Amino acid sequence: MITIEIKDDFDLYKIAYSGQCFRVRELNTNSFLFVTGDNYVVITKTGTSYDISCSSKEWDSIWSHYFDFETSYENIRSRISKNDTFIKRSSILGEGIRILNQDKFEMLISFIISQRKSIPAIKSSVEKLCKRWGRCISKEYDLFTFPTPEELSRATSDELNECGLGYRTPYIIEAVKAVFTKEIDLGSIATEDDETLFSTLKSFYGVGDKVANCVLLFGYHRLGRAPIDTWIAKVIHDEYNGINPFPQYGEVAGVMQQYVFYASQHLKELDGK
DNA sequence: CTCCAGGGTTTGC
DNA sequence: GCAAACCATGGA
Repeated sequence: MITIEIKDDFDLYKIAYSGQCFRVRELNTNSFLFVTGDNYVVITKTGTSYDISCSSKEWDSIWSHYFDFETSYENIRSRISKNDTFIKRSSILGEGIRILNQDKFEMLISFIISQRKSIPAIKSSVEKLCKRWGRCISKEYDLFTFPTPEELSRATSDELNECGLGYRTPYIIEAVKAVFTKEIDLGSIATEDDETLFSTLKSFYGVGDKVANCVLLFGYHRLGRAPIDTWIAKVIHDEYNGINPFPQYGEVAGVMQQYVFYASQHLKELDGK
């Protein structure tokens, strides 16, 4: 257990409810549990500092990168022009959000599942996958790893359907097969530039523009990618007269997109900003 | 009960 | 090239 101070933007609640991670748990108002790989951590806000459940060594080697502390989000927010009132207001409401560095395979599978599902439904399906094919890493929290490609390759179509995947089941089966056989190596394609990687990810059956961009943003940390889903499309239509405002933010467009996505789900709070 | 969800593929023009 | 139909299921 360690205690740390955090200077840059960091809001546990907003990160947990920004729709980028489906396995985070809110233990109570000031305490959240995050999982990645074989590791989990409980972070508790205590006044101006944070209690961290892991060792200093683990924080430095895993979690500091997971929470993207190499990047200054305060600096990114400062790039927003005053004229862009909607994104400006969204960033004020969403201040504290960071783009996490999450596992590539987990992002691919999770966002294939995400299509036409509500966030609670996505969380439910992902949780079932972990419980059924992952490994237990905490009895106290009944916590499991996200299954590896090998572990998921043993799942049958019927078993996957029991996790509520519906018509996405064949998408998952094909994606797992392609990754497990290394027909597409999620690690080695990380060297590809944004557009090449975008096109590579779209070659998965069941992956289109939106899911590919989510995997780019959350799995490959390509902060310039701004996925357009139903919520963002509505904002572009209602607030920007149909003209996509995100490309003008270049390599931080994805961060702006996260502010807007968070804000679009908290519109009542946005009215007061 | 009805409606819709962090879309993508297939089909028809 | 585009628009429309179709997709399974759970949560609200």
